[in-house]
Amino acid sequence: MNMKQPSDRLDPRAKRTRTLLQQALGELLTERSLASVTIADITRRATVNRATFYAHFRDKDDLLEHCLREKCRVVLSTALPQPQHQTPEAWRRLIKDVLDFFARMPHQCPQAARQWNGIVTNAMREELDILLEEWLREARPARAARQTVVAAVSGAIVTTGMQWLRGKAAITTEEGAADLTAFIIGGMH
Amino acid sequence: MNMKQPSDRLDPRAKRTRTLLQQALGELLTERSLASVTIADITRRATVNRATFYAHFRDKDDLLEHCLREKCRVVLSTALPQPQHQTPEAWRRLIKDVLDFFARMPHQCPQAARQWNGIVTNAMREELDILLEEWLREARPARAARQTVVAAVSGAIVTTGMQWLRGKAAITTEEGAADLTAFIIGGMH
DNA sequence: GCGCTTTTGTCGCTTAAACAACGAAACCGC
DNA sequence: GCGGTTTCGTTGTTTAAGCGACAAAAGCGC
Repeated sequence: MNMKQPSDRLDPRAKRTRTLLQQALGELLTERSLASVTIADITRRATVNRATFYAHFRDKDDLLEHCLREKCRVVLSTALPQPQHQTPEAWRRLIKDVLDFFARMPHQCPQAARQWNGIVTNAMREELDILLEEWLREARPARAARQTVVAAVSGAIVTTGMQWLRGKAAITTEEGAADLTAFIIGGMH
Repeated sequence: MNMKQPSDRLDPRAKRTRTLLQQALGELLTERSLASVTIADITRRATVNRATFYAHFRDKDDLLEHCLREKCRVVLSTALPQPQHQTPEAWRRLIKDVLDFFARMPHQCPQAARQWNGIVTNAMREELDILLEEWLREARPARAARQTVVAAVSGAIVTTGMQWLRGKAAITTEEGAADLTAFIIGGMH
């Protein structure tokens, strides 16, 4: 656990090891439950020594969190390849991609446990916070006010998205994104 | 270049880098010619340091040879999962798989150069030699006589197979395998 | 030919990963 | 509860891979 610094400019070996471990956990979760997966299972699949695991992650949950946030980050950076102006269309696109991510999640992790939804939405919310904080910087220069908006928006999105996570959504992600975008921009008047 | 020993019981890191380098070259050969691929290209694709390359392979050709022989070994061990008795059917199966390998090769390496066919068939012939030497051990206890047979058979197979490598075969690999099996077992009477 | 660039091998030095071994915790059936 | 087994987390030592730098060779326009 050196926990050095930004995962950028990191020794290629270390980067590869982290990737291998994340991929291994991802694969295993498509096959069986998180609880039934041991550290040894993960390292075996990743062709990495078990001791090496602890040089990068505190425990299984730590790895899981990094896994999820990584996936979220990919989705978000795909939705908004570069920082851009906040048009309704940009919002809709962002939200749609997040909802789709939630909708796809159950297939990737069929054996998800009870706490699962909270873990996933939390990962997404934290990544959304980072993105929105950056995104709203010039639109809302005042930090205090911005933080409130950021929290409200990210909360609205992930909470809405949880319906698809649970598989209990009555509408399509397309429709959900449209509705939610309207709300975020116009409020509920 | 430690060139230690059997690629078995080798440090997992070393095994992984060798695999990565082989995969990288394999990928690159589907895209462009061998000559146009630099060591740096290979190591970049494999996420391995360039200096590390030389710890495992003498040069590009050395890596290529290992690549090909590895592929051949896989094919042969699939054709004959375990050492077994030499029935006509076993021969046919073995030959068929070798011919298919040659037939598939052009698609995997579209940019193959002139010397290419020789390199490929040679790799296959050397691996066939090893396999047959083992396979015929009890059938032909005399080493000198066995070596002649081994050389003749492996030569017959790869030379026949070269037709498919060149894409100039007039018959199917199925038919070729049947014909060649008959010849090897019965001679041309 | 002659510079200029790219690629090739090689060499110390540094560091991440492998490995074996260990005690402690957790998980069982009984 | 109590042995036996599995998994966890850590440690010290060894080794493969990263890195920068280097001279030599190869490729190439002129």
